[in-house]
Amino acid sequence: MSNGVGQPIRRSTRARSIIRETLDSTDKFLSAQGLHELLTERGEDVGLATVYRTLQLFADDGDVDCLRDSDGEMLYRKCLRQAHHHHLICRRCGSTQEVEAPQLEDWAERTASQHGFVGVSHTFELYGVCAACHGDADA
Amino acid sequence: MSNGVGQPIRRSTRARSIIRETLDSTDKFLSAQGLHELLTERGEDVGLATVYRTLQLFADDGDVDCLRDSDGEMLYRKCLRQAHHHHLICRRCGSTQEVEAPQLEDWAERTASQHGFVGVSHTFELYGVCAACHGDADA
DNA sequence: ATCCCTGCAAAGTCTTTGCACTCCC
DNA sequence: GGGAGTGCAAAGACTTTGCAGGGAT
Repeated sequence: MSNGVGQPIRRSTRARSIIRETLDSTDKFLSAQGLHELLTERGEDVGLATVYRTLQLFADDGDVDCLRDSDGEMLYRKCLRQAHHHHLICRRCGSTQEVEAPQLEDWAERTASQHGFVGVSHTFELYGVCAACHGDADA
Repeated sequence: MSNGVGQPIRRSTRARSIIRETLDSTDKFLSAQGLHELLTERGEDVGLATVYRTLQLFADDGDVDCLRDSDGEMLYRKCLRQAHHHHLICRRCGSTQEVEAPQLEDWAERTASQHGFVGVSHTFELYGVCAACHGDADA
């Protein structure tokens, strides 16, 4: 049977629990490779393929935000708010803040319309150095 | 000797001319692979590695804009204006428009500051379906 | 008992790099 | 002629996929 919402049933497994807990324990974006490394260091035995599959699964379920870093690597992070939002990411330590930008959304929609575009979507991420990082050793 | 601006000397070669001309002939973003395919179809014999190297070179010189598509592939396009700008890209045909968003830049800077971030930069691209595409066959 | 989930390893992309040859300056 | 530029193939990095065994329901 289904859960009635079209979302397939997910089994509760050790690997998924560990990955979820690890994501919940940080506010940083992690790559599949990075997360797998982290788990390995902690002695948790989870296959790399499983990490990839699980992260994709979580992303599909809307449980994690994902984006690509400048190297093209996919990064994942626990999702705090379901509503549409963007991120302010520290280049130094990787910590993040979720930010909303209603004006941005409006502007995007309006600009696209003016150019005759429909079905508009956008990507937007902010990068900088957080207070803790530039306060400590500055740059 | 150098050109006095720190930018290394670039030789004018067949491969570079062909790649530059091809980029100039379209307003779409092309991947290195895609561009190489295109050249091959046209009977132009340019190595894939050269395409990669040349595109990077052009990007370094600020002659082309580059961004990553959702698959993580790097895309390149001739750069019309040197000033900071963003793109409105058609998901259907790939054609693009350059757009400026002064308010966006302001908002980004302000928001980052409020959170104590410095050295702010951002990524922003708009995606949609252009008039020509949704006018023709719609969706 | 079923069949989803996992781990391993192989395979697939995109991209970079090493090396010898070529061609611009 | 010298050295940047090129082509080819090998290598690298990230990610996906096939398959058989294991575990959740």
